[in-house]
Amino acid sequence: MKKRDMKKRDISTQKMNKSDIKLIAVLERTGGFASAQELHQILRREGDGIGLTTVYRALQSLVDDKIVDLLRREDGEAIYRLCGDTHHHHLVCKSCGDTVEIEGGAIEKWAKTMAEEFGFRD
Amino acid sequence: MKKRDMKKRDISTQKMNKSDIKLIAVLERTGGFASAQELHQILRREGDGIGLTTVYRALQSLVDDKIVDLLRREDGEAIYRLCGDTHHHHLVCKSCGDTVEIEGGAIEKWAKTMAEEFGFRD
DNA sequence: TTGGAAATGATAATCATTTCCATTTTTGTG
DNA sequence: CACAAAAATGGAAATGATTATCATTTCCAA
Repeated sequence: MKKRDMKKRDISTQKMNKSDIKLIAVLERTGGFASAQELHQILRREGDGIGLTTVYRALQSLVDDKIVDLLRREDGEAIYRLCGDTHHHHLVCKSCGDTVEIEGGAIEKWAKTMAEEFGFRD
Repeated sequence: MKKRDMKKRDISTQKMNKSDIKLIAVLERTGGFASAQELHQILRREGDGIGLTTVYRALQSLVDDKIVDLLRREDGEAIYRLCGDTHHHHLVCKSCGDTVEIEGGAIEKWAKTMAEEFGFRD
């Protein structure tokens, strides 16, 4: 199939440009979280001359499309991770910051129930 | 009693300097969260010539002493709030960031039970 | 009163992130 | 293929929060 016949709305390529793909590839390879700066360095180290601006743009776009999650480190720096990676839900006290992972047996089951009731989705 | 008779270990004044007190006062008055910049502006608006540096230093010190909580806004900016203010626990997915407040009736009760079981404290 | 420690605040430095903008690449079409 | 419009790119400058410096002032015990 020629490229020009591929419709823009093809879900697999929608809104995906080279940079997006590069970023996804790195995130897949490294697993876990990484900051924009780190991702940029990794790509550079591998010989890719991608610009920092483009990295930020691609990440923002991936976050908008719910392909990548955005969290914050303690110091406020943004870190990114592929959505869909296995992860757990946590109990977090927003004030004291204490965190407890919810998992295993009854608690896991309960978490799922509550999650649904409150509109959570994996 | 003369000032020089007051012992340093008086719990009420331990590690507390004027700036700390000012910040606590503002946080008490405003309630909720505020960024360092906002707190600085508020004090300035009230005629206090306190410097931004001092605001940051005082807040850091209060956080170290567990008198003030430090959270982050969506954009990563640090926000502060007095510890001990009534607050709620939340369910937060660390990946997607979705949050649900846990409160009311049975859920509140359950939260307390679980909280104890997992070592949470208010 | 006095010497040293702590506190203060203006200024400059850092560092992540965003904006600008000119250039290049891609894409669709005749 | 050629060409114009749209999209992507990346370097440089701007931004904004936070931190580091450092000279000066305040505090306090002896």
